[in-house]
Amino acid sequence: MDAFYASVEVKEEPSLRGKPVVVGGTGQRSVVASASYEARRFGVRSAMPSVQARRLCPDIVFLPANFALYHAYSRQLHEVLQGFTPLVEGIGLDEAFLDVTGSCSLFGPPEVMARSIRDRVGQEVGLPCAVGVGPNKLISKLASKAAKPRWGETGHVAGAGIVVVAPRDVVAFLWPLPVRAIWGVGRAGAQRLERLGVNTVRQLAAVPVEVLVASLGRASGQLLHELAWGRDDRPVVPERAPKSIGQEETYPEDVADRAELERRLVVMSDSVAGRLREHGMVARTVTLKLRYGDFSTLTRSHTFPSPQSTGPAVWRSAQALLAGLPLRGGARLLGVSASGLLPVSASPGEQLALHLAGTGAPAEAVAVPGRAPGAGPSPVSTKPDGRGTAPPPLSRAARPGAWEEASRAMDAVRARFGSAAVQPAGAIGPRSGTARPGACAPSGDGEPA
DNA sequence: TCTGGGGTCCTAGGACCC
DNA sequence: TCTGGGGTCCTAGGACCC
Repeated sequence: MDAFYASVEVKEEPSLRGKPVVVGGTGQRSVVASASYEARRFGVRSAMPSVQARRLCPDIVFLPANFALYHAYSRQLHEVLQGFTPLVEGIGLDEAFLDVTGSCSLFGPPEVMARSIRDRVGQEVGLPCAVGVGPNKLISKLASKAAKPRWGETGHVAGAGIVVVAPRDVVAFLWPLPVRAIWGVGRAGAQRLERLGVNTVRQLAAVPVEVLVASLGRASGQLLHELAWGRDDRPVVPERAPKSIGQEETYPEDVADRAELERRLVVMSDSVAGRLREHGMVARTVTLKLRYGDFSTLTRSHTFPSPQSTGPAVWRSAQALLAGLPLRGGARLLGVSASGLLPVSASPGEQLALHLAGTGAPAEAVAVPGRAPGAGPSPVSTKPDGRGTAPPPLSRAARPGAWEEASRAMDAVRARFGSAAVQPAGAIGPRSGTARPGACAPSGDGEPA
């Protein structure tokens, strides 16, 4: 899609048409998430600091991001695409690879299909897009980029909208491009290649693969060598399960108050755990991310003996990891993410192990998502965990499964009354009358409050 | 030009196991 | 206990994408 977020906003508010529009925050530390083509004329780009965008174009219209809306448009887009092939691999909200190898007998040759896709996206989603056709992912991606409109020296250049690269034309299409154009070659990679005297894909193709491997590592070196010759056998993989779910936030000013950061951690952990449960997943690992004022960034992670999906489990782990880090001048950014994700169904009763180990409570007292209550004892994990920073043990008095039950109750309340309807008590600050951060949250004394 | 937030993938070292 | 080789898992960091 072309300038997706900005295009959505313009479609929702037609009076913005033709104006330089930007989606993103306006704070000192905000960046541009999406810029309309009119804004790009001024040199405004996504990922650019918002203050800089404002400087380049004082009249620019700043809009806050409305991700719920973009998700809705994204779903509409995918519905259209699914009509052409089930092999749709989404990249972010606004791009997708389609393997149409098996669809040509139904919808005609690729260039005809590309036209139909573009027309139907225009009619049904109401937004402009660019379609690239090629024999593989690399080429189709680059073709779609070539099909996009741009602001050139002479003003607005309408994009072709559709670019088709036939197999016999691949090398002629690819070789004149700068290496930076290749998906996966960023700033660092381009710099390394430049040291090898490589600026264009043509030059890249001439470098022996061993040299690339020595400079860029095994995986990148080998892949890049293939890509330089237009060879790319990576398949289109639809519906990939998420591998991690996280949340992070950058503060307008560095936060040096540890209690405040702990409260932020409670909120973020609760949200991450909620999204885990939404996906029907449990997480093996929790990672804490801390960025200082000088932008240096640390991560610390902890792997559970058995996978978890409750806010308190995530919070307790993240808090322990934070406790092991110095705050120095304060945190610019704090984040929590859950990885090592498994579907709840794939972790049969394993969550029991943790509770049983601490309490000896009968297994039938435990209700774990995906496991029938009263299903009987499950194998207790005997896996020792001597590594990393272990979070404090579960509070002694907590009834096994109590937080799982509380989490399901919170999910139900939020589904009906909105996400703000229930909050972890630990997120409440001292001014609200709670003396101890996290008083009723996971560090609390047993039963969920 | 002081640099978001959501992710994915890769690398390297160390612990551990057989 | 003077020690090989293959494999897995965990942790930390970094590049990259939209």
